[in-house]
Amino acid sequence: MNSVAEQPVTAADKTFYRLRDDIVEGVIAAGSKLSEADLAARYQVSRAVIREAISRLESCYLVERRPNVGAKVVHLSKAGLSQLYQVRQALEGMAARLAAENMTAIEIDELSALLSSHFKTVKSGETYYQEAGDLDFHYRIILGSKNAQLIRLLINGMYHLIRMYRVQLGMAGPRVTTAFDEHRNIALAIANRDAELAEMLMRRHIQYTEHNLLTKLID
Amino acid sequence: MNSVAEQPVTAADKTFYRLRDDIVEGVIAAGSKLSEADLAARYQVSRAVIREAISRLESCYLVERRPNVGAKVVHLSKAGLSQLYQVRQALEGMAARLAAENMTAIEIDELSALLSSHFKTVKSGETYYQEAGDLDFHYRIILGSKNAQLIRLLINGMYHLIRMYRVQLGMAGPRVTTAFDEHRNIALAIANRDAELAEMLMRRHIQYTEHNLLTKLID
DNA sequence: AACCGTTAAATTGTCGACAATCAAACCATT
DNA sequence: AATGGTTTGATTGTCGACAATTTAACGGTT
Repeated sequence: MNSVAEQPVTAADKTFYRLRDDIVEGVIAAGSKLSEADLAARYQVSRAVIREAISRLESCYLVERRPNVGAKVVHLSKAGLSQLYQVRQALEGMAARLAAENMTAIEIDELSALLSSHFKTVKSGETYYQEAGDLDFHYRIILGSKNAQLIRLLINGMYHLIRMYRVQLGMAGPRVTTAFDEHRNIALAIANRDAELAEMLMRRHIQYTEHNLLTKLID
Repeated sequence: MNSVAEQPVTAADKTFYRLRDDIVEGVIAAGSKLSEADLAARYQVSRAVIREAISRLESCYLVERRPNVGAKVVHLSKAGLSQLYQVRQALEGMAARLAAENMTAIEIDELSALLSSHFKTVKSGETYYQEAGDLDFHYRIILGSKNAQLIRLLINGMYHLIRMYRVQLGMAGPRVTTAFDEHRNIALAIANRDAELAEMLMRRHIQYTEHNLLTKLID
């Protein structure tokens, strides 16, 4: 069902995914140190695969590493969130514009079908599917841009950190239903091949999300 | 002299830098396979540090890796260049805008001083310093944006691939002197704190560069 | 008591060997 | 001759041990 099915093949893969999820969901606290020995014991693998996993976590900005010292989970801050979302706004705005130009008619149909199915879950109030649904929506537009560089930057690079902020700061309140309307309008602009409007709406949508999250950060 | 002095501390660092330069400069051909055993022999280090280096090359998009198969140097193509420059235009355009807003007066002075020193070398016709100088100019503006996320994305992430295209396709001809004028106008806009103009000029500057490079790719 | 050099413990970096996996060569069958 | 399965060689993945480095504790000096 998910747009980006990633299937682990090697032990380092599996460990990377598990570690990543644990960091995103706060099982491993933000800012905490990652001891290679501890992790090797906890995940029942050798230090070599832990090192490989950490290396990949670093390349998606979830941990920071210093030579001969070790790796730390990133620290969540207001400044970090602002800068992250500033870049996200530019990149996903561009993705929406390109999606309006490059998505196939079939992909556009599937996008609106996705929104219809979301509409039901929104009314029923299932927060879990809301989270996953929002992700799926954004992923499809990013993939619809057909720009491999952009896709990698966002999906392999920035999105896990974005998710980390969202999951750990929570994303509830009246925001949810209004976000759904914003999604619908973006999808409509794409269906009309209105690239300029799609970009503008996407940028605003992300800006709203940012403001919503900023209120929950003291720092 | 260079804005981004990176000093290798560990053996994996050194190997990473050497490998990276060899790939960017075409000593290791684009599209060729990277054998861990061969590289370990050539650079006189163990396979572990080669693996670490390759892992880091992957995160700056210079090599592509497939589990249980191995790593290949990226293939240079017209489509790849277009997509890369499409993203570059958006990100560096944003960097120029933010630089106009956030650079200190001192940094702006240093930027124009840099241009003056470039002016001499341009007249003397030293191509090597032109290359390095262009890099330095762009780096200062990126750093001037003061957005850590943006800086990492560009300098640690995309710029080595950008350099690879430029170095391997060559960047000579009448382009050089006109590029200098474009740099000067961008610096002027920043000095005037004209963010909108700075972004626009930077985007155009990059677009010109792209067109210049595209003519040299058959693919 | 504060400061500085030394030492010791813990952590990361590096290595060589072994296990698992893949790609190509090979052979048999149709 | 083309196809499919098997085997073999080579390459990558994983492991545990050792070396190098950092950090913290310790002791001596001012």
